[in-house]
Amino acid sequence: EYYRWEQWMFTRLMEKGIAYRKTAPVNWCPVDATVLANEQVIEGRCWRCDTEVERREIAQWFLKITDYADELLADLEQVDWPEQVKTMQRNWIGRSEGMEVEFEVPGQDSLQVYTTRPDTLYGATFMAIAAEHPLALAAAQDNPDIAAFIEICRKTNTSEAALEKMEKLGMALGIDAINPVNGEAMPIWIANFVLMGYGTGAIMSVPAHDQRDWEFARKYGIEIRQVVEPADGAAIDLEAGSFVTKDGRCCNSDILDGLEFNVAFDAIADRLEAAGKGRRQVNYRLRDWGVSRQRYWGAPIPVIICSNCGMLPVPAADLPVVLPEDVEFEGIGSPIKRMDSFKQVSCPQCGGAAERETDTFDTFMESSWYQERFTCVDQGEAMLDARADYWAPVDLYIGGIEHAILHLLYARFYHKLMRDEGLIKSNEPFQRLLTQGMVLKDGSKMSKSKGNTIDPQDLIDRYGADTVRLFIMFAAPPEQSLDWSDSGVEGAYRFLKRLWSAIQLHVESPAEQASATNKSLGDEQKAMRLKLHETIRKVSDDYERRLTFNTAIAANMELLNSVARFDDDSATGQAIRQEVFDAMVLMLAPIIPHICHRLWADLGHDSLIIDHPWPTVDESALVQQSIEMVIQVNGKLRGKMQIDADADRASCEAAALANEQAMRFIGDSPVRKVIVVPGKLVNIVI
RNA sequence: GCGAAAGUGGCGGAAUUGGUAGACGCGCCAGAUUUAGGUUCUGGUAUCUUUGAUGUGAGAGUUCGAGUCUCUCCUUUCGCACCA
Repeated sequence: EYYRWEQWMFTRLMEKGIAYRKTAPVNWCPVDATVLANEQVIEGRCWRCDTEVERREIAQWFLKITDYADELLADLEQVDWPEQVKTMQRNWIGRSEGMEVEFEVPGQDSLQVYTTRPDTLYGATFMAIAAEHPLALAAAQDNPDIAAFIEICRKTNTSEAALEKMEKLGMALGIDAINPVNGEAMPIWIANFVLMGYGTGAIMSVPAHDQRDWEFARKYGIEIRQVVEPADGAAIDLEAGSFVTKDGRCCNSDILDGLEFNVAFDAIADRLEAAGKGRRQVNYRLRDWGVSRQRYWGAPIPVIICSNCGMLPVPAADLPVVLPEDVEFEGIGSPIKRMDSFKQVSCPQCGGAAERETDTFDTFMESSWYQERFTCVDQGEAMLDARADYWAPVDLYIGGIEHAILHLLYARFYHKLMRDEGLIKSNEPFQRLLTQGMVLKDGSKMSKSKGNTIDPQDLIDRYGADTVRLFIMFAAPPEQSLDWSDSGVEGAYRFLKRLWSAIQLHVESPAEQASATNKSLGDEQKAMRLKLHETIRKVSDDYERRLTFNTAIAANMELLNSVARFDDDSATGQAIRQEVFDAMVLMLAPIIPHICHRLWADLGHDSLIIDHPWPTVDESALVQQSIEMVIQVNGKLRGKMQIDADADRASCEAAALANEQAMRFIGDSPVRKVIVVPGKLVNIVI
């Protein structure tokens, strides 16, 4: 049922033109005859058979996430997410304002190129195109050297990291493109770092002002021509490294000379647009989402390919397209790709013989909308119903930081697709986000695929689930990565035992009725209540705002240490102790629920702890008559003083200057300045 | 290579808004209890040449004052579009 609606949604997206098919590069192992994930390519070779992997262009389905790029960028303002995650998404989307420029190629189709730096057009000295570019393929037909070089270019993993790290290789095509600004002929090179699938498959190269172009030009002896100079007119050394900046002024650029970036951009853009040689264009680094997988395990893509009618969505009445389970695995490729009972169908339009799409969906499709569907899993008539709108958006989404870009961006995109289909009203799926750090084992990510996971069951068997929960929550704040170690679990166990026996000791002594308000309390009693209510305030903030459970636990440990030292047998003392234990058990219950459930009953409550409200801060307990202030001399801690909580700046300053410790360090030196930070410190500058 | 983070005692970590560095816990040391070990309890525990000085990956800078802000660099982790 889940993937039935996913398939249904895809057919809707096909009809809207958001789902479309085009070719894209994949890693191909020629021996296993299978597509490999980037992860499965180890140093350019297949992980299973060690064969050198090739790049192949195959037809695949895409979702036009680029149509939503601007909205995905803008709506980051609406969500309460960590700034680092928003930044990563912004950079990933990578909005840039530039130009599409047309370079004529005599006797051929012209080359289309996107550039963010049209102001450097006079410095362009060559063009670089992908190995799969039509110009390259045409040239290869009667030039075996070029054909051989194209083969070399195909020996590259499709991952961006691999493309950036590999040795940059190129070969001149032997034909030129014409620079539209000055009519100069520039050589066209095939380069292994340009991919056909991304952008137009061709770039213009300005080696004086781009690091990668510079390295390529140096390697192949191509001219490096400076067209931007530093604003202060300083000389730059083109032999030592490129000068990459927008903070300069154009030079050697005809009409642009002396202009700053923004002005030069507009000047050249107006001129190219007027000449019909280019147009301003906003581009995104973001590429459309490839959702096809040539694998068996997945939801079948609901498409029928008919030689007469083309690509047709499977009609809603025929959904779901069920993944066959009576398959035979032969170790090579997906079994449904050679399964006629699955593949052979009749065309829903013309009735003639047709074939099913045998690719399945990327599993990111499933993880993109479960948070809505799980509110209405029994709904058989629609993808979502009103319950989804009741619950969505998710108040607090918790997931690993490794999902900061892909999963979270796809889920945001899919939510907007469902919104535009009228299935949900909200704009964003996740209002607040907590990204957990990685749990590492011996320095690298603990994961199922790496097989280095630790099962907590042994610890649970030995210490109980409460101890293990407490220990894990205490180990580090959730956003931080943590190298797993179980040293220290004893400390959590000891804390539970201390908490248990402290409360048993308390309930065994006779409790008399007494009120624990701050009126007529002794100093020790006031201090105990101050500590309690400070702790409630801090722990509430840790849970709700900071999400730092380790410090919430530490504060409760401090509170237990304080109440253990609180040696007061009076009825009032006993009442205060009851107040402390009640609050402590409530505050710890989310972390150690089992023991707290029991301790709550032991503390004499008839109701269940889960029905009891969170403890509240008694503001009157927080009022202090005198506070401690730090005294610094020249920024160094030299003493401390007790002073009235409402003392003004002048009296703080006077008290600090009169302080014995401070005077020792001041000596005869003249006091130049005194800085008073109310409630905190006094700094005497000498 | 690019993007995002992190780096603090022997260890995990705390310091929330530029204001007492090392909370809390582990480990370790000493003592009490115990026939002994374990448990439990108490005290101590950054370093040093200790009237004090130094100290938050390295180096510079801003400031009365920097773990916190700025710049350069180093190391580690996550992500880089087919692991999910």
